[in-house]
This record gives sequence, structure tokens and C-alpha cells, in this order.
Amino acid sequence: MAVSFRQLRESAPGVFGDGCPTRTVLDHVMSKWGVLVLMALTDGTARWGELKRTVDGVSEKMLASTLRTLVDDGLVARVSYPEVPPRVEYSLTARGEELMARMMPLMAWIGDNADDILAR
Amino acid sequence: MAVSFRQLRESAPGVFGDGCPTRTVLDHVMSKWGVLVLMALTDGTARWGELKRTVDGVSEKMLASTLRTLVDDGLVARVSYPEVPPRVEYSLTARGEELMARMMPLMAWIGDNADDILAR
DNA sequence: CCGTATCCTCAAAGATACTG
DNA sequence: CAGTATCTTTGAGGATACGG
Repeated sequence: MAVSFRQLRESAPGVFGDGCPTRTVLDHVMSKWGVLVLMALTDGTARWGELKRTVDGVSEKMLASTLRTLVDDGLVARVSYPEVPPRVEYSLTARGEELMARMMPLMAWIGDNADDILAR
Repeated sequence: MAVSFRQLRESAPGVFGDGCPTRTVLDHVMSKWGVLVLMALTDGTARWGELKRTVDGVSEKMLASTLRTLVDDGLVARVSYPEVPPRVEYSLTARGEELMARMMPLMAWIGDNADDILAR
């Protein structure tokens, strides 16, 4: 394997310790709705209503709080147009694209193997 | 980007829909303690006590249930030696290694960027 | 159309004690 | 050493109604 947990920890002591920044970011991007929203945005810019439809099962409350967290983290950009009716567009930032470039291979593998994994 | 959410969904319709197998596996491997246990095992075989020390902050209850889930999913192997005192060793299966080969680059990136992300 | 505000529930997770 | 059993807590998340 290219990199181990030990190597990660030794490259930056304290990383992945209880309550450290890495754990916080981990909770944001690996959260149930966080991953799904980020994945939906790999399709490109999307409006609120699109996201609500694409991210199957998400409540308005969770979509709102998930998006706010990801915007605060600088992973998602929010652009609101002063029109009537309102239009708001979400997209990945450059940083978000970097993250998803690393996450999508993992998601593809999970998609390919999920059935096998649960067939036990 | 190499692969998008749309491509994933079109390659296997229903994947990532609410309640589908992919969501379940996602919840297992992306869970707070799931990732950390899996990461700890990228260092190689580890005993229960080692895992409890390495995975900072995990309770015995959560370590037990997390390990049981991962063993059931065929991602982690459990070998118990009939000795006194008992010795039990956990390690990644071939399938677990495949998963972590795709997850560690993501973890490395998060480790590198966590401070920046939260400094806003 | 795009959210926010409020209330409420229940299951995940912690604490503690105990055992093969 | 490697867990299990039991009880309690808490906050993530759902439902609903309303506002800009």
C-alpha cells in the first residue's frame, strides 16, 4: 500500500488524535449527507432543488446544514442571483475538486463491491 | 475529474439511492470509528488492546461493534488463539486492502489540508 | 424558489460494571 | 486480555410550519 496510518501519523504528530482538526474535517466530509452532496456536485453546478432531488432522502434541514458546513470549509461555492424567484447555485471549489478527485475512486469501488460485501 | 456521480449512477442505476446496499456499506466504512479502525489496520495486524490505544477516544463498546461490522463485511479478519490469556488478532482482508488502497490517498489529503480548511 | 425556525423522537454512542 | 451486559444520555436528524 502506498501510505499507511503510521506514516500519516508520523508525518504530522497529533493528526487523527481525538478532537484534532483532522477529525473535525473527517466528520464533515465523511458524514452521511456530506459525501452525497459532494458527489452530487461532481456532476457540476447544481441548484438547491436539484440537490434535494439528487441526494435521495435528504431533508431540507440536513441539506441546509450540510451545505453550510461545506461552504464554511471552502469546499463548496454558493452563488445567489438577486432574481425573483430566487436562484442559488452550488458548485465545488478548486479545493473541493481536489478532495473529490481522491474520493471518487473510493466511491466507485464501493459502488462496485457493495452487493458482494452485504451478501454474507 | 476521472469519474462523476452521474457516471456512477448511470453505470448502475439505483446505486446510491436511499436504502440501497451502497448506502449501507458507505455508512459502515465512512463511519466515524470505521475509518479510524480501518486506518489503524493499514499498519498491519493488531490486537484488540493495540487498536483501543491507536484509535484515540474509542470506547470498548464502539470498538467491539465497529469490528463486528467490518468482520461481517469481509473487510477485516479476526483470528483468535486459544491461549491463556486470550490473544485475538485483527487484520485487513484482501478486500479490505483494496478498499484502503483507495481510501488512504483521501486520508492523506485530509491530513494535509485540515488546518487550512478550518482556518476560516 | 430557497431556505429558516421550531419542536420532537429515537437510535447511536458514552459510562460503568462485570465475565470467560 | 478481550470482550459482554446494562443503563443512561445526547444530539443528529425528521416533520412541520413559516418567512424573504
